[in-house]
Amino acid sequence: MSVTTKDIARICGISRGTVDRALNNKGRINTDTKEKILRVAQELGYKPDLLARSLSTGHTMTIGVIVFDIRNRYFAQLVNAMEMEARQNGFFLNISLQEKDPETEIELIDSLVGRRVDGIIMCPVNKGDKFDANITSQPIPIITVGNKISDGIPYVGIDESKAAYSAVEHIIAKGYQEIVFVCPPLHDREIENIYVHEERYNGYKEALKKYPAIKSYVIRRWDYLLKVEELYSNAKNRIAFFCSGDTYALEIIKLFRKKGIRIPEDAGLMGFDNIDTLEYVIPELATISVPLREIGEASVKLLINKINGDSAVNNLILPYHLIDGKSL
Amino acid sequence: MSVTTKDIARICGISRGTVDRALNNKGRINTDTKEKILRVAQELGYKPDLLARSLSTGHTMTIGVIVFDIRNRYFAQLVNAMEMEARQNGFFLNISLQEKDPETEIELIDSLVGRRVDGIIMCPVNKGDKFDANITSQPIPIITVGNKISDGIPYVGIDESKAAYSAVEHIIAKGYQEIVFVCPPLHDREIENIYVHEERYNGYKEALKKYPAIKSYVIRRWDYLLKVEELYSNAKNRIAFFCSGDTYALEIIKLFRKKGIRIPEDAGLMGFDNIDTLEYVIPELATISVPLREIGEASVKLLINKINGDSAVNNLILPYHLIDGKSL
DNA sequence: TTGAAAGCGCTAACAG
DNA sequence: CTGTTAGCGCTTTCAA
Repeated sequence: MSVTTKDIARICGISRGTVDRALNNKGRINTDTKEKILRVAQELGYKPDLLARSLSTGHTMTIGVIVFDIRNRYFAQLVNAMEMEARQNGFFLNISLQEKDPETEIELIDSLVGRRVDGIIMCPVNKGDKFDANITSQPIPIITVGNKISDGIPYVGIDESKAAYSAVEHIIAKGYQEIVFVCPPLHDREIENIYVHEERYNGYKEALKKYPAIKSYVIRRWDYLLKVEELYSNAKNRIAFFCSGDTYALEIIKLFRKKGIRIPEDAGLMGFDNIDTLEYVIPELATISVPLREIGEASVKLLINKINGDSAVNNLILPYHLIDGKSL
Repeated sequence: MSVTTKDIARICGISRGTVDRALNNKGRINTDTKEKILRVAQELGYKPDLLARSLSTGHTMTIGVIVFDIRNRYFAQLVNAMEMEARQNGFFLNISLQEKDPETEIELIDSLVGRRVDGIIMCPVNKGDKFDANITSQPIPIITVGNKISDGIPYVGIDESKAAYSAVEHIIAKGYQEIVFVCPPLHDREIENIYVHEERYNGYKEALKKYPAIKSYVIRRWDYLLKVEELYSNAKNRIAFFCSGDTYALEIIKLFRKKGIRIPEDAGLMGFDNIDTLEYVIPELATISVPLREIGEASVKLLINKINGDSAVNNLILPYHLIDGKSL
């Protein structure tokens, strides 16, 4: 097929070992032979077989990534940042999507490990002790992003709960007397890892404890729009909907637009994530800005450190910030 | 490190060859020994080293993908579809981003080939004979999507020029007397592969030939918003802006919103691509729907066929359709 | 400074 | 039905 070090060795009338030394500037080597080897390699259009090299050296310079899907803005931004950071460090990305299917996720991990990626960054959909043990027993470092598995497994993200807490305070400061927490993923809490959303929910609950006068309701269904409409109709006071993800808020904007409900005059709205779609949407959505680029970069850096065996750091909590917008 | 077929062989007191046959149901093998081998493999938690297998078999079951970036909705949707289709066929995706940098692109191709991917799908930023030769000389099949390199290299897409042609007719049918073609990429036509945009431009020009009474202007600058505003102010008749990508249209929507220019009352607007962001944007944008999912799937299928050596097909032109929207 | 040989883990061809 | 052997292309000792 293509040209190998063996060919070069044969043509130059020397051994493969020497060719290798020339090609990778290693060890002492005669300048003339080195030049000759490089010239021949050049002429023949030699390209190293990275697969064979990996088999021999034991590392592939590849990072495996497993996320839900990348049509999702959240992951598209995250993975884009990861790819750039990885490439700058000489690593490749092996991206695979589990589409929230637990079994696919397990298969993908095995598959990536089988391909000898040097480490994995994932947003897990599985959870629980058995899965925890699976991850821990893998021969390569694995770190999580978005959803957390357990304290033992490295995680990069923001303080979701605190962010949600501050969001609620912000809403209340705007004078709303009823707050609805829109969090469809809670519906799947038994079967899926929905760490982020649970944390956001915790922050929400925590904040409301401080304000017993505020009326509160939590939506945990995927047909949340029906409930949103109903709650809006029955509201006796100023009501705000706090969504545990911008995408839900976007759907509510569409709904309200259709129904002629004005934001924020008739109802307040707040999202979470600050996905880039918001840039083009009216009204400007109040939201929590999750630093996706920074999370992507930091997770790659952390993983590379772990791969090199020189990082004791486990959790990286980055700063978020609240965006006021015009929807409250 | 981890357990290999050699370990299994040793423990079962048989040869590696037999272990291999058991593990991959190949050739005739005694049922008892097979069971024993499988049991031991199971107990030891044997996972095949796919790298070694690839080195031996000569294929990696991996498809390399090179696109601009995946924050871009166009590519996010495209790549997402590719990943799903590939996985269903037992292939992995190796995604890398060139960020429109020609040199990075060349490096990425070499790198993917070096990693022995079985084939590549790319949206090229390079063009010209030299690049064409580079691609053709690679030892694996490469197909293009989005931008085309030459007729010799397989391409999957829509008839961009015809689509633009019909868009212009549609705009004219709505009674507009001035049309502005907003196509910033034309600015880079000398240095970059902007095939799609050139084709759209060709369709635009072709259509206008039929309507000599229509006043036309083409914007080829990245600070297009300035020019858009100027042309709008100077317009004597009903004017429409036809963008060669939805993202430009989205920016114009933002601009007009700020300036209080109403769409479509004061100016018409049409996009191209039908990216999913549009779903949440007001007004509903008239656009051309490019079947990204289908293109992604078809390109993967075509590539796999090429990898298996059984496809003579080169170009695949899929149907687009025009979306009327409320912006004209 | 260079050569020879062994090894990474798996597959495949050929004997037995 | 099973064992042996060679080989994929590169790296890495250890001698020379």
